[in-house]
Amino acid sequence: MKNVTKSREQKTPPNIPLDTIRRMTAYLRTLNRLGADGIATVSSEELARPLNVSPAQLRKDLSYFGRFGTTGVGYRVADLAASIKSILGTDRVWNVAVIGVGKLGTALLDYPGFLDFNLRLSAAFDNNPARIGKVINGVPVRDVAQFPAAAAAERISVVILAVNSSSAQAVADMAAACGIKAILNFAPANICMAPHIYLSNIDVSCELETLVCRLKHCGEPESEDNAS
Amino acid sequence: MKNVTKSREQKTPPNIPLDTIRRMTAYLRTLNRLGADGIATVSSEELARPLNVSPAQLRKDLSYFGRFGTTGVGYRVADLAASIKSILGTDRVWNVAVIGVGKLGTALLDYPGFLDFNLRLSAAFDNNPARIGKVINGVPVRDVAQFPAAAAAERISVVILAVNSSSAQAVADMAAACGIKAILNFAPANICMAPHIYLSNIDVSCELETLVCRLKHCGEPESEDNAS
DNA sequence: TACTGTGAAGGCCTTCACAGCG
DNA sequence: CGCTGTGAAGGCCTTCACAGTA
Repeated sequence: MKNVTKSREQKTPPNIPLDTIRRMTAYLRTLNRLGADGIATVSSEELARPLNVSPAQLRKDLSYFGRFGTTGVGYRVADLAASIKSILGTDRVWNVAVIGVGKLGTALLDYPGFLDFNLRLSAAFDNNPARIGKVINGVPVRDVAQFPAAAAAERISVVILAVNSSSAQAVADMAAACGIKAILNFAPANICMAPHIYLSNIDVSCELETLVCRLKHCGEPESEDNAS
Repeated sequence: MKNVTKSREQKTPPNIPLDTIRRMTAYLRTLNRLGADGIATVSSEELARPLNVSPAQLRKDLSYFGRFGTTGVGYRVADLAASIKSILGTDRVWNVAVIGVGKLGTALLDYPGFLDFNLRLSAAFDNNPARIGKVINGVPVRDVAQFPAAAAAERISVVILAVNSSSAQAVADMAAACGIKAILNFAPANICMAPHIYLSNIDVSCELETLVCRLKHCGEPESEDNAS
């Protein structure tokens, strides 16, 4: 599976590669689908191969967290799904705030799929008076000045930055000052944070440029190396 | 800098790491800003450090493509920016089609920033009659059945998939059958493509889950109270 | 003098291969 | 017998350190 984020900068505590965590989310989704289809057991081959992951990689990934399989049999779908949920932390609900309610922020708030992963977009903020007071998918848009109070009172754990590039750093600093330790940034800006703040960037332009670069260099003649 | 995509599966032709290309886009943005500020020359230290990249890494990245600096001086901002643009391929315009014009697709079409990178969202498609015929930011939404004809006639190089998970694979296959070789997928689905098709995934849920997992494992101690 | 370009070293992740167990 | 779990091997990227140059 290919995902959209970079990788090799930060690591989780006990030497767990960030890529391993990303793959865990993919395993969990596949397990949920298998479970819904009534399948009770899978082998590492069956679980990993459709994700373009080698069976050895899957087993190694799981081994960072413990032992979950039955020798000679494989993994019980329901049990492994529950274990991964617990590992990821999505066995309980986490509150996420969206700061910046333009087109993108609105689209995120309207998306109903996050709750499947126990991620609740529970608060929204903006500094534009024309937006403050609107209610999007049941979530009222408040003045960003109210964020500090809300962050603590409403147990907000993660902030999604959907503001424009020029204010991204300032808003991120404000969130960090409020005790927020995880930020997902959509602005095409290079945000600098203290090391203990977890920051992920989703940069659509960067992704498109990367695709274009590969198109330009590989064109189509010979392309053999790849991961399928 | 941290970016939102995975990494280690595909490579560009002459053994160039995908992460190198992602960093190139970051260097280019910084150079553009420096140029706008009237700065004519930078050292690898000055260019890389604000991006959380080591100077050696920057020089190694550039060395994959040639020699761009002046020993003892550094890099001329304008020249290096032009070189990177050429390397990325964004020294000319590329046409990008958006398939799926819900909230997300609309937000992307409305975003004015892509053109700064010579990426032109020039076409939009959907299969929902209620959406077909609308015009978003000057781009008319057409029936997705018209995509094959449009792809060739309008030189579309990249497709952005903003459809729902259940139809993502089918739409991607359709695009590939039309000769599209680069796809940026926003659906939280595991799309399988032939090896010569470049695929990037932007999966917001996966990013949030990864952040939450890091919070859970690193988060200060482990209680949910972080009012400090 | 100051900084680039680069071979070599080092580190980290992935892959391999097999021991071990149901 | 089949498949997991894992130490060891391998490969790739990053970091180091210095030769070389304006």
